[in-house]
Amino acid sequence: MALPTLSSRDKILDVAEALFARRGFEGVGMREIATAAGLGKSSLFHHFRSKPQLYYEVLGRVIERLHDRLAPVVASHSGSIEKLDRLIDVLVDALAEQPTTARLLLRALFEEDATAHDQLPEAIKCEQVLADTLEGIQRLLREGVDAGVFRSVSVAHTVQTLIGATVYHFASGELGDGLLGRPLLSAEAVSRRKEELHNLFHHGLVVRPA
Amino acid sequence: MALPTLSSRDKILDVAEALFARRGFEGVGMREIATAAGLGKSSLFHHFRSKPQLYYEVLGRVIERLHDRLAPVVASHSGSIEKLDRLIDVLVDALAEQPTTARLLLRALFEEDATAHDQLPEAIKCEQVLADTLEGIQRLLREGVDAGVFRSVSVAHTVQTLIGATVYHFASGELGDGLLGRPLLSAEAVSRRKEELHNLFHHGLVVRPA
DNA sequence: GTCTATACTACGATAGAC
DNA sequence: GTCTATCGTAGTATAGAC
Repeated sequence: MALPTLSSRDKILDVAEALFARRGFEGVGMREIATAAGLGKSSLFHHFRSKPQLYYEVLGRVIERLHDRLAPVVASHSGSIEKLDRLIDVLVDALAEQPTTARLLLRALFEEDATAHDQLPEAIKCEQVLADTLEGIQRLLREGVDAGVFRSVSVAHTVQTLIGATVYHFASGELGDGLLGRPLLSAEAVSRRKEELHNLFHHGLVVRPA
Repeated sequence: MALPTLSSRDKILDVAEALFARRGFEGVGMREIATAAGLGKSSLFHHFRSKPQLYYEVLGRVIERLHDRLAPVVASHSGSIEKLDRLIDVLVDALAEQPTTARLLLRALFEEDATAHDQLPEAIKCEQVLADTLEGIQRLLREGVDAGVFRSVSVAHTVQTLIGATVYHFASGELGDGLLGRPLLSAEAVSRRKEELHNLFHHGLVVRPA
């Protein structure tokens, strides 16, 4: 019963998200998005002024979804190790549940054509929420280092490693499937990914009292 | 004195590599490549039959460059820890010296339009060389695990982490620059990246005798 | 809010002169 | 080996009827 009668706008955002994730900003046409949403091309331009604006609204939704799941973790009052474990779990689950997220985020790093329109309010919103999310992760790591729980690593480099280990992993598609010998998004592969990352960072980041 | 009179073909491959790395397969037009190489569009089609063929020749060159640098490392007869360190150093240096490599490789995971042409001989060559390179890395890790030098990790997951930690890192562009507070490709950032990765994997992967 | 029709530009690719 | 000219298609975006 409610399938809550998705508005045209939300329907468009959904199909655009899937298409942009698969083929990128340049690879998708407004016509294709419109017909996939069951509309004419001109109706699409009624809902979104331009292609870059639509793209950044799609990207903004994705970043916000991620932000909303990670924010409680970094704001929680547990120890640094528990927080890191929880961060990994939540991040991996989020990327696994929404398979478009990882690719859309990685693509966003590259798409210079969209970056050419980064004065758009939708683009600025994206950057702000992303920056806030990254700051939270950095804070989590910085607190662990300051408390002597983590080694005195470079926080920035560790964030990069963490992104690579999660976002890249779930964006790696057929290459990842081939390496693992099973689908990246299968339940076993997802829980194994968490386990491997927990182990890597427990051994690699946490200071063991001799 | 030689500037060795770059052939038209090589000149085209160079400019196409730069453009594909920046804007992807769909984002670059044959016309743009031609004029950037100092040719007319039709002359470009004389050297390369189609856009996908040109793309895969560019990608193949990049993958082979990487393969040629990594092959001696995985074939060498040193210990697993030394090999891993050397692998990290060579990989990081290669990605830092050729800034197009990381983006081109990551993009190649996504570009489905090019993947639609994966029956091309140039595409098959790419896949073979890449597979060979990845097998070498897997062998390196497997040997370390079997020798009891490395923890009994999933080799496939560790390869994924290694790729993320290097290829993603050097493809991360402005985001990475912002996190590090300096250019990703600066000498300090590059040598710091090696150091951080050495430390992470020494602590996180190598078995310490108690 | 959705449609048809249209304007204009760029795309990949080909033909044929030089 | 490079050029001009051209084909057919598809791109973003707009105007205006319903």
